[in-house]
Amino acid sequence: MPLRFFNTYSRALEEFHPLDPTGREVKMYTCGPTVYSHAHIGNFRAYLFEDLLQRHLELREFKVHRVMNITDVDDKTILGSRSAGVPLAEFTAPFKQAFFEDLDTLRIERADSFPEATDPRQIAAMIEMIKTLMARDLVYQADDKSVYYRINKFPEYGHLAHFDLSELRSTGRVKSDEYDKEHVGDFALWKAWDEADGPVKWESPWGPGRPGWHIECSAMATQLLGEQLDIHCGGVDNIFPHHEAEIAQTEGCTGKKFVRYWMHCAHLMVDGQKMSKSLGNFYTLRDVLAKGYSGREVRYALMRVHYRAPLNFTWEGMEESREALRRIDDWLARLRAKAEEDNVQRPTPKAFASGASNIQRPTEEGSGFEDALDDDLNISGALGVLFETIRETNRALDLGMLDPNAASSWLQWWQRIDRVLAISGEETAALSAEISAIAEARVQARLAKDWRKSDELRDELAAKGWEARDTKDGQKITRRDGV
RNA sequence: GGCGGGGUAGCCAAGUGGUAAGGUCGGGGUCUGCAAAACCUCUAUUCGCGGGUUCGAUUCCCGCCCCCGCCUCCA
Repeated sequence: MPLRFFNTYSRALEEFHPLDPTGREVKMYTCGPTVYSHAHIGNFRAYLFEDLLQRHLELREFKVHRVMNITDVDDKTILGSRSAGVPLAEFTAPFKQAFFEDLDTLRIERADSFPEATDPRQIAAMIEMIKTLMARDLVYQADDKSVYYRINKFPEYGHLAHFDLSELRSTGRVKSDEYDKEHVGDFALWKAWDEADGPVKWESPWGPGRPGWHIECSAMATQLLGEQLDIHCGGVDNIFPHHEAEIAQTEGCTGKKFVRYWMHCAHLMVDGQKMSKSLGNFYTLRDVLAKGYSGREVRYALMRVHYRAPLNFTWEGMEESREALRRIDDWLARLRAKAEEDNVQRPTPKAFASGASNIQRPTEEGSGFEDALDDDLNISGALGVLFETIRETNRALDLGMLDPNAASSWLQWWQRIDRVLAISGEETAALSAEISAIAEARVQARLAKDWRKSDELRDELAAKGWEARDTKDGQKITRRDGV
């Protein structure tokens, strides 16, 4: 099955083939966070979509080179550092650190590099690009000393968003600097220093100032990945103007097609509205963890809906995710137990009904999961395959028709698909002395058929986050919730 | 107004021109001291609404309604 993705540029599903002649190297750029506060889970939905994309490409044996930028200078970081009365770098440092911690919590693979906007090398690269664009008359310095892109000189501008420039309206959301610009749509590449910037400034051929947001990504992407990218991702709100501006800047410099596949994910919603800092309707990852949920539970909850569909965040959805993971955990525990049994060949108790033999080994089901992801990352379809597999193998286990070798095969299948999902729980949670003691006491109570005491101890374990189950092989103790 | 995304069971959500995956919740059952887990079973004659094409449409075409986003801070 061919790998195909929905390209925002063409608004169509396209087969994916990287530019690399060997067809294996993939250059991927993903817009990262602005570190003026903690990222919220809406931001992480985008990063999780990108993680799913990277992991699936890797499962399909592509070598992914990925860059994610860190925006550590802009209006909000400057404002924050001034309010806090500390230098800019000191203000942003803890948010950078928190961002990486959150990535780990969510099991998001690290990009190859996370360039920072204030890195002198990156600033130099941005200035070089602006100089090139200036020489080509694509940008100009306005009366306010800032440098703007002359969008009328770049006919492609607006193609990604399918916007007609003459239709652009000013929404009044940002400081109006229209008097300085030739066209209301012209965007800043270099922002001239002003009082509000305090000590934050860099020297440039156009005077002191700081880079605009868009030029950051153009410079970093070309610096670290080259002039042409295979994939560029972000949230749909980045399509215009950010990615449009990146195209204008980069192609204005190189004259080459900048990005071959544009991929954008839909928003995370809260109460039917986009989750955003400005609306105040957001949760940080830390907020959700504080409610007792684990990183993998959040990961699952944010990843289980197709990336191009809006996803409404609810606590009910978190509970559904927790239960779904519990089902997976219990299934894996059963498979592991079966796989550890001795591998002596036993006579099959009764013949499987016709067609049931294919449950003995992962075959069609195995490819079904990956085929679904090949189809524009159809995660719901892939999870459907997983849960059908779980039901069928559980049934076979119930009937005593899954031997240890088959259980091992299914565990191997799981390990492969979990390279993409990354939602495995702890294989064995260590039992504390306290829990072991209660569990042992319960075993004794059961031997004495003291059901009342047995039930009390079960409740006690539950209160401490452990579940006791009585199986034909004896009592099983399992860690529950937030693992 | 322009450009997009979405409307499928209580909730979440796949999907196909031939009659609706999966998860979760709830009901019934097997098992169990009781539970839990697992399995079986029930829960959309129906896929926003109205037309059209077709032997047949949720799936294609036309029109309409509703929700959300972007239109220069935004993942």
